[in-house]
Amino acid sequence: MRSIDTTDVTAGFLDELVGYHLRMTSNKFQADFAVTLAGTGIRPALFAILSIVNDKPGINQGVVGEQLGIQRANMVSLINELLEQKLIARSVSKEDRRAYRLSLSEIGRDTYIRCATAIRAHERALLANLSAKELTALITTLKKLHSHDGD
Amino acid sequence: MRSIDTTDVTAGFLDELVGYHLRMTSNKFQADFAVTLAGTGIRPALFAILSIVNDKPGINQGVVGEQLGIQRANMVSLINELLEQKLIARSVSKEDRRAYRLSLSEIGRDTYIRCATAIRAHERALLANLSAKELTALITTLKKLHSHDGD
DNA sequence: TATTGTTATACTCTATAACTATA
DNA sequence: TATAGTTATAGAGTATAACAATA
Repeated sequence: MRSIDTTDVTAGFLDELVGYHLRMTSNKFQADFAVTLAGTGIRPALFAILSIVNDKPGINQGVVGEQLGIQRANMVSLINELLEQKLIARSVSKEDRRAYRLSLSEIGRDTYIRCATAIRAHERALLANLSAKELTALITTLKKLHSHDGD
Repeated sequence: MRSIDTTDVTAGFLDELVGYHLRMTSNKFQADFAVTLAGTGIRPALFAILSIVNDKPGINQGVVGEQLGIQRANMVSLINELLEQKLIARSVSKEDRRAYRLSLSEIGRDTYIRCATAIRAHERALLANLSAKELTALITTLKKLHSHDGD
């Protein structure tokens, strides 16, 4: 007999587990994004990369990955997809010749705008039940929870 | 030239996208859960199944999947894992001989309690920065967002 | 006909280790 | 020696179609 407290792990444990609700909600949003982007050649992860590069042209590939929580090794094929679709361009950094600077092509910027507009519309639909207050509270709380290191 | 409104899709689009913050936060929690459960033979998805079955012994396999957003086809191997570890038992339903009724074994219940206790501790750490109000608001909002159909 | 569980299969995202070229 | 990007590979979750047994 271990000294395990069984009394509080009662029915409904999952229902109070934030991680469970996060997974359910995140999956719903990701699935909706995927449907929204279907036919564009863009997937959620690719869109996120386009968005970061749009905001900060010339950003290094590794930095993009850091900001998105995508490991360097997994960035490679994603970047290759965007290159093959000619949505981004890359050039060797002059300060550090190991690094790649990324920027959007014209097509890339067009594609990004189109996807962003569609995503925003879909997200508004998903959030239709929330008040403005609830929405800002949600974003604030989520940012607190995932912002870098556990602080 | 399409009639696309480029003016609002400005820098920082991702930072206002709920789906992005959900994914980042959910991934952080899932990764922490996976670490918490490392060595137990249990993964987040398996734990969720154990929790549902613990709460409603005799529940049908398909119903468990529905509640967790796991498709029937994907439930099969998960249930097989739990059966191989002798954490659950299943029997043919008398009302519907196509269906399986699931319940936890003794070992299954022990394992569930141990995992739940560990997860709760880890989740508390992840949530340490939130006030009680923020926490309840978060759960309420997430439930609204993922609860069945888009209502 | 419809549904429960199953098989087979593929895609997406994530994780780790070892390599190269530069620093 | 450390870092940026790469290669190779594996794990885990999710998605669809087609099938057998039962309803």
